[in-house]
Amino acid sequence: MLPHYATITDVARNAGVSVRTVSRVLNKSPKVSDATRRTIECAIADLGFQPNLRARGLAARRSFLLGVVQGDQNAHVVGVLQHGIVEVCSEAGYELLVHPVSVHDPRLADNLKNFVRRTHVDALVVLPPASEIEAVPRLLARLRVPSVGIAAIRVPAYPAMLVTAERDAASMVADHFVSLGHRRIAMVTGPLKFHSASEREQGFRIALERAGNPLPPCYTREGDYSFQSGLAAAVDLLSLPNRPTAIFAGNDIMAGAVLKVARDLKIDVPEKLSVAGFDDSDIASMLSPALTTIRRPLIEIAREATRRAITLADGDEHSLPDHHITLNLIVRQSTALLAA
Amino acid sequence: MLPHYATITDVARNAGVSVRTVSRVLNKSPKVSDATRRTIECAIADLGFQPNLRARGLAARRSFLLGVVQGDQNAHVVGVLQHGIVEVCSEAGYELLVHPVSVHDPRLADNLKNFVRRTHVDALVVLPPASEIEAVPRLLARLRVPSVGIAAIRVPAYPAMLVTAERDAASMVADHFVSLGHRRIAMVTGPLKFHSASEREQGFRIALERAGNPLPPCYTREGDYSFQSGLAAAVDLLSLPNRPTAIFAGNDIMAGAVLKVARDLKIDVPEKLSVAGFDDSDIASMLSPALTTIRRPLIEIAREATRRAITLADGDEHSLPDHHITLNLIVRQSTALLAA
DNA sequence: CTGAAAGCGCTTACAG
DNA sequence: CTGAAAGCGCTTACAG
Repeated sequence: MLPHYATITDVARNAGVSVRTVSRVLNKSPKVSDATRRTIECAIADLGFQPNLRARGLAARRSFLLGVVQGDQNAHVVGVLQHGIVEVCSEAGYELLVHPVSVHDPRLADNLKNFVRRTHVDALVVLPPASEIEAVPRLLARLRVPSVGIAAIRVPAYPAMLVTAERDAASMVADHFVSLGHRRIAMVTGPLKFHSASEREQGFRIALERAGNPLPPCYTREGDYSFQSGLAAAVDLLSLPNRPTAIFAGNDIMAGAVLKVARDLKIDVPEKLSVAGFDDSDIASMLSPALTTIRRPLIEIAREATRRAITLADGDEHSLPDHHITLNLIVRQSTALLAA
Repeated sequence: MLPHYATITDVARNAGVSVRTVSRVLNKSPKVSDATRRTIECAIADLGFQPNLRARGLAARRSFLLGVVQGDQNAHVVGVLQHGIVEVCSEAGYELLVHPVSVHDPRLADNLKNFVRRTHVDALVVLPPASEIEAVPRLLARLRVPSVGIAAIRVPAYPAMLVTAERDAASMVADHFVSLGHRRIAMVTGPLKFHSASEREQGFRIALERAGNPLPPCYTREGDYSFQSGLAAAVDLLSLPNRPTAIFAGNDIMAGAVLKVARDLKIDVPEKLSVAGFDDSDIASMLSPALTTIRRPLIEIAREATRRAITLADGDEHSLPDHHITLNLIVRQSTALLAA
């Protein structure tokens, strides 16, 4: 079906050397004379030869394939992360295989196991929230495939991790609200079974306590990161007799929902209500007013995770120290001093 | 490095048959007795055997790999499309390789050629706007790799295409505005070198002409689909002495920018200004007011394109008739009758 | 520094 | 219906 591409044999014949020597050049072995190397490189260029990854992988027991395991995340976050991953992959001669899974799928482990066995990926990058499921890195360790997890906490069994300091970030939002004079402060959390959500909730709650202004249960609502859930929580909070003057939402999407409800209820933001989100996704600056939020440097996170995955795949190291990522508060127009 | 997975030889030994017969079962050949088949299936399950895609591909001259070529698109659109593609892939036993390219890269063709040669993908799905570059399907045809393009127009050389009726869709927006009593109607287009943008522009312009209300040049601005460009265009249009009462933006993101500028300028939407977008991406319903827009059924588009790609990869057909997709207008809160 | 040969884990005419 | 053997396009100890 495919046309006849040039093979390593063609190159060897064309250059008048053995296949072995061509292979040495392909694999950058130093034990080739410069003259021979040049002849071979010419032959490669002449024939437009590209080594067949499958054959290479079969012989070398490597696939040159990197996998990304992504759960049910917002498409924007996944899109941006993937971009960073592919970038680093192609620099290193790897291709990227995507494997979406559902965090709620009871057969997740089997599914992942079969994926690894079929494809023989050399390493995996596991995105949140799938990264948080402890069975995932354990399974991967058993299959002896190196994996790098990205999450808000250290998850046992990953040989390498990128840990985002989401708890600290949430505490910055709390401090920001307090410094603006707010006392009636509320939060719409993500689904608390996920660490991403509970870390943000705890960071926020603890910082408020520390500031002598604890977060009361009646000012807390649990959402599921969706716009719908944000809408419901916002309606709830904003119809309270003593409604909050500041609301922190667990992600930008739910913060957008708070903004929308406030507008419908004719509560001016930021004059009567301050709102902050989390992620600094593309919508944050598109909303009106533009959203104060926590920036997660997704591209950098993706690149760094991929570099680590490739280091592990190359077999130089079996594990790497955790990489901690500090997040920053981006103040825009949705938060302001509490009007007297 | 990887652990010793069970191979076809292990299965054959375990089942007491030859490798050839196991291969027949894997490839669903009918020429195996039921008893033998059952024995082999047991052995496969016992050993947790998964055929090695690389070895399979090398021998069968197929890779079981599908590629998706994606240009610089908004991450959300890509994320959703990918989701649909992977879904169909895994049902059919294919894995998905992502290959992002830049539409402006002069070495795009080389880049794509090397990708195809390295990976030996069995077929490609090409997303807009990369799909519109005529050199892409021509190259792919020369490499004899089946490809399915998704675009707003028929592009020569694709053996199969999904064509979205964006021109018709844009004319629906024009008719909608006119039926609401608007006369001063403006448009912020995408980058007109892309057919996606020019089709939308033409559909809109022609429908307005037909309605006896032509679109004047002073009411037209060219953006590049980015929020920034939408902001600039909106500021321009809304500071016109005789400012428009309705604006159609070439995508939801730029429509969001129009909404934002209107708010800053204290022009009430939809009372004083109607705004419509294109895509029905996730932000459309998050904006305030919720955006009237054209829905592109991305998931269905992705699934259908993938089904076609797999049909072509399986070699049953060399080309398939074009599949035309009708888009629908979704009326939300950002458009209304022109106030007297 | 270079080469002939075996082998990676499958599929596929060819026999039987 | 089933099997022994060659081959897909590479890499890798092993010699030289």
